Amino acid sequence: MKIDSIGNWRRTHHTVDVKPELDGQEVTLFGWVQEIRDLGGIRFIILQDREGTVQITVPRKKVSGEVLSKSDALQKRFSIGVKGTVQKTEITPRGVEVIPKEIKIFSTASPQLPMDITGKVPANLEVRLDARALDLCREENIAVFKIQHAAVEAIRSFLFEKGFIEVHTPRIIASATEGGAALFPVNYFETKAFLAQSPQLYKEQLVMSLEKVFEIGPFFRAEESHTRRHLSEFVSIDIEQAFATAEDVMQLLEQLMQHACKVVKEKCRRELATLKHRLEVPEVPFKRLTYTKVLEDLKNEGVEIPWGEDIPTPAFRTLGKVHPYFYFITDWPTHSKAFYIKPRDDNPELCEGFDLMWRWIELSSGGTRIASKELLIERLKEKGLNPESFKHHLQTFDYGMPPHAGWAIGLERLTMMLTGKRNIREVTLYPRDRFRLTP
RNA sequence: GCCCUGGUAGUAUAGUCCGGUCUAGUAUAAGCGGCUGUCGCCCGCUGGACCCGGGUUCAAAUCCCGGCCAGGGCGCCA
Repeated sequence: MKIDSIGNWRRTHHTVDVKPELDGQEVTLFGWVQEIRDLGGIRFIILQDREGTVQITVPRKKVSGEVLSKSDALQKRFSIGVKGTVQKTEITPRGVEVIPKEIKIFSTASPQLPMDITGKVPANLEVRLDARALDLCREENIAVFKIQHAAVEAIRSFLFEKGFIEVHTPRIIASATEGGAALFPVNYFETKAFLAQSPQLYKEQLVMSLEKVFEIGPFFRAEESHTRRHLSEFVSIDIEQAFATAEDVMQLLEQLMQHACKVVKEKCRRELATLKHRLEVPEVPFKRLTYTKVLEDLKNEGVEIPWGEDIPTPAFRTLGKVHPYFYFITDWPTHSKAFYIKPRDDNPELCEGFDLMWRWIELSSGGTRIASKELLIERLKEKGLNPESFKHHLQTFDYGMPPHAGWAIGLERLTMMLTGKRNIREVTLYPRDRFRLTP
């Protein structure tokens, strides 16, 4: 097979921009062969690019021998270029097709692909993830990641607008003593280091200089989790704000969620249609349920949980049926939250931490942080952690730590909500979990 | 880590309960041939599979045991 070079060809249009109004005009299209329907005297080639598809029609007797022999050689997933004339027609659903004058074949593909990319025979997630690069060529997956992109863009611009500065904190950290989630160890020259599980302590330190910061980046959790909402490597959207309380950042969060849903709904109509997903733009303010109220709601549903205990997953599923969209859970027992969450002044048994739930899934959690060094040391000890291990963090409290609050959103979980996907690995390009490290 | 369910051509499935015409069916994909308006094109032909190991039995895709892998659930998740 002779492989063509791109030469001086440059794309003039994406497939979706080939419209009946261009009738008679010459276009240069780049993309991949999605499907070929050969009727003998006429051949239809569906050309796909990231924006969609268009039909290339090859009438055997009306094209050059060169075009005919090129189109004879085509197979699914060949990367090609087509220079041709747009033809308005009533026969195709899109009302338009392209008659090729010249075809370039840039690369071939194996004839037997590991899965059906046209959607006639669906493949299992395992098969799809094993051939993820090919799986990602499917329109449905392109839609998922375009939606994620639109959401991230909306979130960034929203936070910029609100005066947040984008920062980048270390992924490689020295200490494994934060407690809670397990860390992945890495070799760091002659010593041992760990992959960061969160930017928490760094973003708190940054509020004493940059005041309002956010970070979007990957973090790592070495948990044994085997569920459809956990990953070993996930993307966190973190903010931290000086001179603010939990209520302030909850308001920011609910506005942000509303904004992101609105932008995705407007900008990604086609993608949502591809996914057959109806996205509702939520009203603000979101419901605010206290932990105690949640226990009451659960009791009404026949699920009894003693005050102070963690809420198990099946109870969250029940709760998600009672409150089927966004809601906050506030006023958690202090002992159930991280050491840096501020206990309430009027009742230290409760804290100013909150979770943002979507149905039964925790989308985000945050709270007012402790700004007093003494209290923080006390809370570390109560959690069974050694303040000595936190000395670098604790010393920053000697330099004027302001009152502050913040939260973190799991990007993949947000994407699940936006796309209607039920498994987090569907909305992750190359998921890493307890049992998968490749591709 | 625990529990449940499953593992059959490239892909998706039927068959497994109740062992025997299963020489393992179907769809789709692939290969070959035919077809000038397809859009899940159509028609004909061809090749292609019982996760691995052990056991029971005259006989195992089917029953039993072990392993590996997957899906779901639980737990873990500052």
